[in-house]
Amino acid sequence: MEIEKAIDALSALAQRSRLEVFRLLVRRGPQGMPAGEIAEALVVPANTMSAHLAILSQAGLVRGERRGRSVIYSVDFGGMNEVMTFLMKDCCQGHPELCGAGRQAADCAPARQKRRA
Amino acid sequence: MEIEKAIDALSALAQRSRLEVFRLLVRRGPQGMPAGEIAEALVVPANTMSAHLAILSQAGLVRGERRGRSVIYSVDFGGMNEVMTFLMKDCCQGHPELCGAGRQAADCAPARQKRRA
DNA sequence: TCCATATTTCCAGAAATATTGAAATATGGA
DNA sequence: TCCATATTTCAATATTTCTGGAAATATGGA
Repeated sequence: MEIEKAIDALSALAQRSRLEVFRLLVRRGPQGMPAGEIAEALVVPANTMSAHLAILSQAGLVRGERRGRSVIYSVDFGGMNEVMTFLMKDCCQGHPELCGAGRQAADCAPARQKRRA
Repeated sequence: MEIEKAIDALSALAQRSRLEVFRLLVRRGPQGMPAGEIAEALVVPANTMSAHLAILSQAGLVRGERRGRSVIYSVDFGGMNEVMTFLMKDCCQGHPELCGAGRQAADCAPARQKRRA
């Protein structure tokens, strides 16, 4: 992954409405959610939400698929994964044990969180 | 972690110089690097870099410790971890197997990356 | 104390981003 | 075709962020 792509993804997430959308879709999982419902759920005008969804989509973090009159958005877990990998790549000069890496982060856990830092 | 804190962290990383600093410090590991060397390495004026380091620091992603005349900056891996956890929390309505989660992302691997998405 | 080095703070102009009303486009059904 | 619904695009304004010169602060040594 090139740095420009990573910046796009991080910028996309660095805004309240978009971060909320992303997390909402993470919780939703593969089934996704239509644009209109998303806008309604987060109390944001449809056109504003459309702009936000376009940014997340362009960044490779979500995908939209038209189904009838609606467009169903869902998280692109692969894209998200690439970003996380990019951030932590080659840590500690090749000695990841120095920062306690291994299988930290991205637990994607049901409700309760493990190992609160 | 509250959403405001996550936005701070993501905003901090969503800028070229800061993302480069962060990755540089990730590679460095716990030994860190003085502010001046960082500025020099990335070819950015010292005062501009200072502003960037302050933002990363405020976001809980790096820490600065004064040593003599220098201030040594290093990554706060705990802070980074909190952000990643926040992003993927409660995915797929409690069925993380639906998105292939488990121990993905944040590999922090030496040079080669696993499972290129 | 005085000086050199290292870093940060202050400030202001330039650039990028967010927001939304209005208009345009896409789809399905009568 | 005409209409209602769903979403996106356009355009303009408001807000935030980035950047670096100049000045201030901090530290160590003579």
